[in-house]
Amino acid sequence: MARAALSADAVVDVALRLVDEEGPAALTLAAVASRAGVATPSLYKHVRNLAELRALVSVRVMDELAERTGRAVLGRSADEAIRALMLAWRAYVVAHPHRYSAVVQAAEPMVAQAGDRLVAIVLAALRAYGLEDSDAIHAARCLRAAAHGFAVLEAENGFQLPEELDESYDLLIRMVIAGLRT
Amino acid sequence: MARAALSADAVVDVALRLVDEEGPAALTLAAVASRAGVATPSLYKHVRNLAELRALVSVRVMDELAERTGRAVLGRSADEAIRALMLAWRAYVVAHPHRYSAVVQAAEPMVAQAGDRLVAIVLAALRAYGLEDSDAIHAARCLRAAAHGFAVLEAENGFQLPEELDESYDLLIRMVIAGLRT
DNA sequence: CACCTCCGGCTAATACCATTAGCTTTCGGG
DNA sequence: CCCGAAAGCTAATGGTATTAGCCGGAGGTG
Repeated sequence: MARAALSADAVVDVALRLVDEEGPAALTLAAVASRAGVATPSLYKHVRNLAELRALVSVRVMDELAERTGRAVLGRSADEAIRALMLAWRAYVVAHPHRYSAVVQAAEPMVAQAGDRLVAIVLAALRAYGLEDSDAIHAARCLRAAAHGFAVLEAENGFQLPEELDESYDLLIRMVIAGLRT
Repeated sequence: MARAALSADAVVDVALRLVDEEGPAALTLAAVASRAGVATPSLYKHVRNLAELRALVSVRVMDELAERTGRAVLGRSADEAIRALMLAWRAYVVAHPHRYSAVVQAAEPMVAQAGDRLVAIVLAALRAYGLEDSDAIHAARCLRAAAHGFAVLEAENGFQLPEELDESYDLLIRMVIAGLRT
């Protein structure tokens, strides 16, 4: 091998820093190459094209999110686990709003698989409720939809009114928990 | 006035048809101009730039959604109103998935105002629960987050497993309603 | 030690897109 | 009948992704 300076992972690292600092719209091959100290076409040695880079970034973000929410659930069960999972979810979004906005639900199988890993965490957190197969999946979808919807709206400044977002999210958590007792 | 062939509204019409047929990524000034039978720079006589066109499209979509959900709520109250609102929300998304994906939560004030109009519908649907000012806003945010999160995931094929989405959404509705009794 | 291969960088070229400047046409009102 | 403004046009600029093809060095092989 020659000059192992860059790699697909390293390119994604650069892309993530770029997104964090300048927003998802700034994610361009030219900008990434510039930051990596390399000419634009060189990136094609590590990444198929811009669409794939976006997908790789999305996978990285979803895996980070899965890792944190998974860690938050450890050692807790039922309501406490759900609350911890949702709090960890939002904490990640608040810490990296641009990163979260950069996620694209592409048709790429790699992104779908990352989504599955995230759903697996949610399903694990729901285990204590003793839901049957299909019911567990429906519940996991609802939890994901609630957390994701709030996250998207907060990350993109969709909430206008000045009321405390912490309180709104606390209500959402209580709503989800109440709904799970059905 | 001369040659009133095109107008900002007409441009948005063309853009919406384009998005419906080819997806949000195809929304480009060149493509819109081509469909409108006009040269690309001519669009600037009706729209400030691509960002504004995206914002105008978003406003149109959010207003359509507000109109339909608002109509669904008419004559119903409490749980029935909530259920009707959420069903209308998803019905719109299923009917026009690309359109929904094209919505951008931009910083533009016009988009924020359209969001406010949508929130107003939600607040009206919640009136029967007799929530006090701030509580109503928190509840409206949660309902919006739940409906929007599910909509985004469904519109962008975020749900992989084969379970019936209708059932999942029905559970989400029941969760929201159960949560509102708190 | 010399050689050969392959990998990861490069430059050049192409095509598409947004945007601006400035010209032309066409209508509608005085 | 004329004139001004609105709405179209062409031309030009700059940024972007992407492809093709060249080049040099690192590492293994004789």
